[in-house]
Amino acid sequence: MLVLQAIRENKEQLITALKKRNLDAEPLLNQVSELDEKRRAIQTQMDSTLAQLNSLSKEIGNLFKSGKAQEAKVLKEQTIQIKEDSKKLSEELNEVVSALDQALFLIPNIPHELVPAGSSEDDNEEIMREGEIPELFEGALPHWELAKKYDIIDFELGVKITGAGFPVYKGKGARLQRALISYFLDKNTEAGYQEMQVPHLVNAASGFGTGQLPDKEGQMYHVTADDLYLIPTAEVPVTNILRDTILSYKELPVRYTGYTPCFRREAGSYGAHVRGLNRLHQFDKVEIVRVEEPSNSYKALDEMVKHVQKILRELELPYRILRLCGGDLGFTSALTYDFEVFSTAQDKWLEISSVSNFENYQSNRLKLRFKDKNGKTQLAHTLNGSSLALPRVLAGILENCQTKNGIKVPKVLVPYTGFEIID
RNA sequence: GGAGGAAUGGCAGAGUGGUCGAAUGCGGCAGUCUUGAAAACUGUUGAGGGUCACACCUCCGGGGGUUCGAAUCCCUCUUCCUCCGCCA
Repeated sequence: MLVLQAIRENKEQLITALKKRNLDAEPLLNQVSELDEKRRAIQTQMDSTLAQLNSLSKEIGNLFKSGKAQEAKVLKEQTIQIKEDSKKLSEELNEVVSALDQALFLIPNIPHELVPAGSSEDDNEEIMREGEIPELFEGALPHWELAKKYDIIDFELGVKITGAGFPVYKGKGARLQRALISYFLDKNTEAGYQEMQVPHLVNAASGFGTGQLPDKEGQMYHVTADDLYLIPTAEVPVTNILRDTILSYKELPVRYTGYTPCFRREAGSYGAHVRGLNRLHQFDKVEIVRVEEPSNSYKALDEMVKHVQKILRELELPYRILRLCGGDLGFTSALTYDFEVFSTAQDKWLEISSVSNFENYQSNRLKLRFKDKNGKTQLAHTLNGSSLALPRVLAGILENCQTKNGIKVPKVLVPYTGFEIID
């Protein structure tokens, strides 16, 4: 969530910046300012009430010690009213604080100046494109047909076991999937990201820390018996490793990578565009997370983008990079680059990575801070990105690498798969 | 699942009703010494709110209670440890 200090100091600029999200934030920010002032007023009152009580208690103690029980009794009576007052004030304070929090939760992150204006994905800005889109032969198939033809992914079997959106990967399909995971993790480790294996269920505090809660509760599977959530992305457990932490500037930057399955309810659209691997309830993803000093976070974002590019280049997949417009930008992000791979047989682009800088929006919730060189404690910046989301990479490989004789595995993956062709 | 024990600052560990935001040790930081480093010595060292700055307020796992006053007493939840049972 936004830092109160920033709202106090730059309200007008924030309102202007948030217009890029097509949001009129003025009423909300005004509400926050009001509640903030109210909170401070009540707090001040309560503090002085408690100060009175503290000094009275001290006096009473001294009187008892010097044997003046009678005088102490008089003072004791005075405390009754004070205690009543402070109780009332503390109730008021709680109300105001929770109203303030509620209001703050409704305000998304401030878009970075590079974020283009726009209302939907059509307004995203394509900043580069690389890789050859292959000419497919007559009779080339979309990936779900290929999956069936070579018996490497079974969607119906997943339906039997669980339901739609939970495919079963078989044989060389499973092996290719595992190869991709290993390959991604190796690339990330090489680039200095520490590999982490994290829980796939998280508590509410973690969901709250990275911003999935309270606003996006419906997107997660909720295990009510234990009040835990299946993770929608490794971002949640991996970033929460550092919740409530004060790092030294020497420990920055922190770079983590982790592979996890991801679970998304994705209630909403159905139809042709969710066919096959395009959209699933459970999928695998390798994630990279960074924690940075504020002054370095945009350089870090660029590094992450370059890193993902490098992987895609090695996989020889045609891709493009989009800078998300204000209307498509995630709630917690300040600047996001999406990577899309071209799905030749479907003749469309599929999102395979999203790399974002959250600045201090997450860290403010997470209480993820660091002590700078001057010994001052301040909020760190958090970033994350997919490197990469598996199903659509797999779809891209199947469709773009299909030949009449089978699917040619990208060269870099052969050491991981142990085979060169799926036939 | 059954029986006991515990939860205090970065870590270890004292503190059992007022003088405790908290001894002591380690670690961290700064300095003295040294060509430099180590050792030794000296100082400093939790977080949040609030203030121009002080004052002041809150926090000893979470929540509630007793009391003029709670790290300390009571209730409750959570977590961890030991033993037993079950089990990958």
